[in-house]
Amino acid sequence: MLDIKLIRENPDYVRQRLATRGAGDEELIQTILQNDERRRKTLAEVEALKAERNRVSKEIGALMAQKQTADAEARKKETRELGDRIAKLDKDAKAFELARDEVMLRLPNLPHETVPVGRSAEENVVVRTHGEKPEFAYQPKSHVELCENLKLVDFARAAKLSGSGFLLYTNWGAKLERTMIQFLLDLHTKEHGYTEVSPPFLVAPHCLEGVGQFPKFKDQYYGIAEGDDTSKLGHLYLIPTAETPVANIHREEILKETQLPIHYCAYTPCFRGEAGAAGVGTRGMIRVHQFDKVELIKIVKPEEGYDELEKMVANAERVLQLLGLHYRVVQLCTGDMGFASAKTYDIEVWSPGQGSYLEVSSVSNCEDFQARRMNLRFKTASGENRFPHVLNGSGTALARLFVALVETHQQADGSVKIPMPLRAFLGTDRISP
RNA sequence: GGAGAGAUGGCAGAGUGGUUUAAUGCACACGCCUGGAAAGCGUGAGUGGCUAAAACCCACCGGGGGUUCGAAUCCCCCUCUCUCCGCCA
Repeated sequence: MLDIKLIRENPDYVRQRLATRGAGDEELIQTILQNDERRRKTLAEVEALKAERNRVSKEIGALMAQKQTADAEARKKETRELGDRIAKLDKDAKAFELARDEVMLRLPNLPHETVPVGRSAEENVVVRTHGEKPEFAYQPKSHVELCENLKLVDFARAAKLSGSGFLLYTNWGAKLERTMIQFLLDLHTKEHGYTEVSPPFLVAPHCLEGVGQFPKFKDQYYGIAEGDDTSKLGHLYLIPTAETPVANIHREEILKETQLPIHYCAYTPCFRGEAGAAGVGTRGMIRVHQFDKVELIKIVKPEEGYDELEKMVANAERVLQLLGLHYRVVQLCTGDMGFASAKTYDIEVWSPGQGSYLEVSSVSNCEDFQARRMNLRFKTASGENRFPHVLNGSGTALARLFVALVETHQQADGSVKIPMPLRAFLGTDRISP
């Protein structure tokens, strides 16, 4: 959520920055300003009336105490309709506030100045690449073929269980998946200083609202009903990312400055409806309804937000470096960034089987956009309450990492060589047919 | 799922309709006292809004609604916590 004061005092600036996203949200500013103005006017009025009422009520109390009942009754009569006017104005003010906030919640974050302006992914900027595309003396196999040959994933039976877009890892595939989770958690906790947490996989809707997934993108997530009791639909949702529960851990708190920075790291499965996304490029493991991910979350002082962002990208890159994978880091342009983000880097790993790069990580600084929605603050040494920057980044998404791993390290004999850091965890240096 | 109890300021804990628009204690900050400290004494201190800032003022006693001139206090609904029972990994 943007700062209402910023919108109030500098609406043209906000319009301009929003326009760079190409979302067409600029007109909403007018609605916000209108309702905000009405609310403030009503509030001033009703507060004066309340002051009056408080004063008179106190007088009545004093009269009653002195047993001057007749006088008290007279004063009561006088003030009777004051309450009605207050009730009405209170209601109005609340309605204006609701109308204002409803629109506020649908406004995306303002892009940071350093973000290139552009309309779509085509205008993203490659910041750096690491390593070279691996070369093969033969046509490299796709992960689907490799997984089937090596019996790492049973696509057909997964569909039998849950429909398309789900995975059944088997034998070495299951072990490899588990191994990578542990490798990632160990890396980020032992070497990068993150604190491991394991959150619920179901969350209340206010958590989705807190990070900006609600209300605008409500149709993309799985809501849960208990048994056949559909009346409880909407009380809990399957998390689309660990960001949802973990970023909300300290919602509605006022942290001590000394508690910052907070660095969390969590493994969770992620559940995504991906409505309308089915069809293109969906074969295999690249776009699925459930995948594993290790997520990084930071809560930091605003002045440290962008340093922390760069560090977080480096932490995610380290994963791919250790696994011997070729990748590039892309800075998203204004038009391609997520709703809550002010600045985002994607990390894309090379997939020899697809002949293209796959997004395995997205690292964003959401500045205070989410903190406002969550009412998450910290108290400075001078006693001031401020909103911290909240960052999130994948460290990394697993299904696609799995794809890149088996495709990159496939051998001519059909086996897959296991990168060094995983061998001790997995207990083998090679998976063979 | 059933029965009961509860939710008050950082913590503890008073407060069942009006000088309580939150006592008191602990912890906290500052000052006095002291050679220094402890104790003692005094002052202050929560969150949001309003304001250029402040004062004043308004709101906030789990959340929402109601009764009343006036609600932490009475009534209704909801959420959460605790205890016991049932079921259960």
